Amino acid sequence: MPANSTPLVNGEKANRREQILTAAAELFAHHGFHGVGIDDIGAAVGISGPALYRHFRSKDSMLGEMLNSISEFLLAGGVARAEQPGDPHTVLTRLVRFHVDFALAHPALITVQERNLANLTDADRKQVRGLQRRYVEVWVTAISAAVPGVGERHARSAAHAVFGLINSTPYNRHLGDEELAELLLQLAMGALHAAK
Amino acid sequence: MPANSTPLVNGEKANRREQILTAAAELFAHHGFHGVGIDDIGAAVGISGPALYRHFRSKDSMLGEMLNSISEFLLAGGVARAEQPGDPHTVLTRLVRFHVDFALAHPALITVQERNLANLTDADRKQVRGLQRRYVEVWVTAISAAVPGVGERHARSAAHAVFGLINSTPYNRHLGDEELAELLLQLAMGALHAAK
DNA sequence: GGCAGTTGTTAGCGCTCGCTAACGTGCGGC
DNA sequence: GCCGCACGTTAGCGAGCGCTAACAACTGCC
Repeated sequence: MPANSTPLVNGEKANRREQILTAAAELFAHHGFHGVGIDDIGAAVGISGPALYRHFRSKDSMLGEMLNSISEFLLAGGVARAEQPGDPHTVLTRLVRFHVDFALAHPALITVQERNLANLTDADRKQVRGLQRRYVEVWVTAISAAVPGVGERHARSAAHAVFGLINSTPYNRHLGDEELAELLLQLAMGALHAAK
Repeated sequence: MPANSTPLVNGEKANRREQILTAAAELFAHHGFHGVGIDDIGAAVGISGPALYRHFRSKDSMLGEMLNSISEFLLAGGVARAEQPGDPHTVLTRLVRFHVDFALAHPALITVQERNLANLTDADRKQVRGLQRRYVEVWVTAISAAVPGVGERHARSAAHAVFGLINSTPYNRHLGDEELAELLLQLAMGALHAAK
């Protein structure tokens, strides 16, 4: 049976590229990049295998685009929140809340970004790492300003640690979203203010 | 050239099984389970490919044994420290320090345990999950006793979050081990006491 | 009504993977 | 001194992978 009987499964206009990336993110998060086949991704969006190459150059480029857009989103959101006015504690709280919200809304993306950096092309990895580094710098600045007596090196380590704390979201699905968001905010701020 | 010219590369008696698991852990941590080939693991210990099957039934069984022994070690260590006398705060501090020490000493193992649960055999995964669940329970009990006013559900979420915090170790290598251990301890305790 | 472009299909390529088979070598026990 | 065993080797299998080729159907434009 050739072609597609239902031109669009759901009424949404839903760009196919984004639909594919969303499905691929879920699969990559569960099984790892190399544990997912082209056919798996295709099946997840109702088309079969090689049709994906109408939308992406390669499997590598899917992961590359995915991680790049995540990193860009986080950096842009972080910068925007750091630039808004407010005392240092308020700014830091805003950053935490932003990251928590993202992690709760997109656990699969968080998982992929955490686990599959090594599977990127050299060029993609370099770019993603650059974006991530700048995002970390936003945090380091905010922490240094908000927590008295913390050095830059400690602030950087604390930032990474708090990312780990917040990104634990995927294993944390037994609390309601709002309840969990509030708890993570409390935990993160408690941790940060305990940094020496 | 057949056979092995140097019967044992290093003077250690070093059980080959453990040597292989250590090398495999490093590789799995970097590239993911499916991103590592049998030949890669063999090369990392100076033998080549299929020789591994003299020591392990399959590639799956390597991962299975690895994660099982990690989980058993953590559970045993956690239980032991929970049973030692001391007020609740002291017990919790001891648990944190134990986990921090392990994460600092074995970052590759921590990474593999976090990322590659899904790549286990069904039987292995069931067993590892059981051990992990019991380890979490040790933490839930300790947190509930040490932090006034925290419910069991929140304690469980806090435990997962603190694991994420501590397990961020692999990205945190720009601070000295002792300095980092102290910082992580402070952060973890700060977070836990902020749990509502 | 025909024509291009878009998006899907199936067949199959070249390669790599996990694993087995068959064989070689050194050592410890009788 | 020989035999069995532990532990390595290389060759090669069957399966699955990413990806390309060739073709088909639906759409919108003139």
